[in-house]
Amino acid sequence: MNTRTFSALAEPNRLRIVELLRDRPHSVNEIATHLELRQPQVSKHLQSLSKAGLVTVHPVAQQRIYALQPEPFQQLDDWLNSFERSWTKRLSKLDVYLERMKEG
Amino acid sequence: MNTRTFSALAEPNRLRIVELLRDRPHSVNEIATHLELRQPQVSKHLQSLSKAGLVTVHPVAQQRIYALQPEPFQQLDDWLNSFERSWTKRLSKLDVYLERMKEG
DNA sequence: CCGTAATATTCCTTGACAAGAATATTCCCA
DNA sequence: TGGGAATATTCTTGTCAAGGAATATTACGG
Repeated sequence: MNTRTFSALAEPNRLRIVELLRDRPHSVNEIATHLELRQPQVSKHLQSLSKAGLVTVHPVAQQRIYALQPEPFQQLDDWLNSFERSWTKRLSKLDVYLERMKEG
Repeated sequence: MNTRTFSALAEPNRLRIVELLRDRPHSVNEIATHLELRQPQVSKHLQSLSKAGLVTVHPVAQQRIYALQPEPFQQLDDWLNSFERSWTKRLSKLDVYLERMKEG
């Protein structure tokens, strides 16, 4: 797992954009209106999200429709699963580990 | 979903720490050794992770054993599921949306 | 209690990045 | 083809966070 996805989602307004796009694709102006943000900031955030591979653009006339890109979210899900697989193991390991430490 | 978890994981060295702790809990020095980081930086990153709720501390003698905290990861997983549920819907919606735009 | 191992904290400098304002670009349509 | 709508880019400024170095704190063992 790389940090690009996390960095992209670490910014509150970007996270709001992503959650808005979860429902359906939106144009830049739609996003700005719904989230009460200024258009240039929305464009800039969309560039960030685009560079991180989280969204794709679809030009329609002068508008640009932004939509979510599934892959990074799938990757994130896979990464999380790698934790949950070792989760119960890890939890029980804590006791074992602490005991071992206390004994020296 | 809040951005605290994402911010915490957006830093490369912190992500490495988390992935190290996925296997089993580690002391500060163990982390520093494994990841070839200086101890103060490891401590600082662990404070960040702790404030974000991603890790817990267990003192054993002078050592402090850090372990992952499941909840934030579970939350993240829940959040991701909210995407995947609307994923197929969203994908097919894109075409519909684009067509609608083109038609005005 | 003292020395030392283990960890935490402070101070400083530097780089990244977000918002605002202004401007540039793109592209349709009359 | 020129005007306006939609979006992107640039520049500046302020804030925040990371790393390095040094130092402080904590807590065990002798």
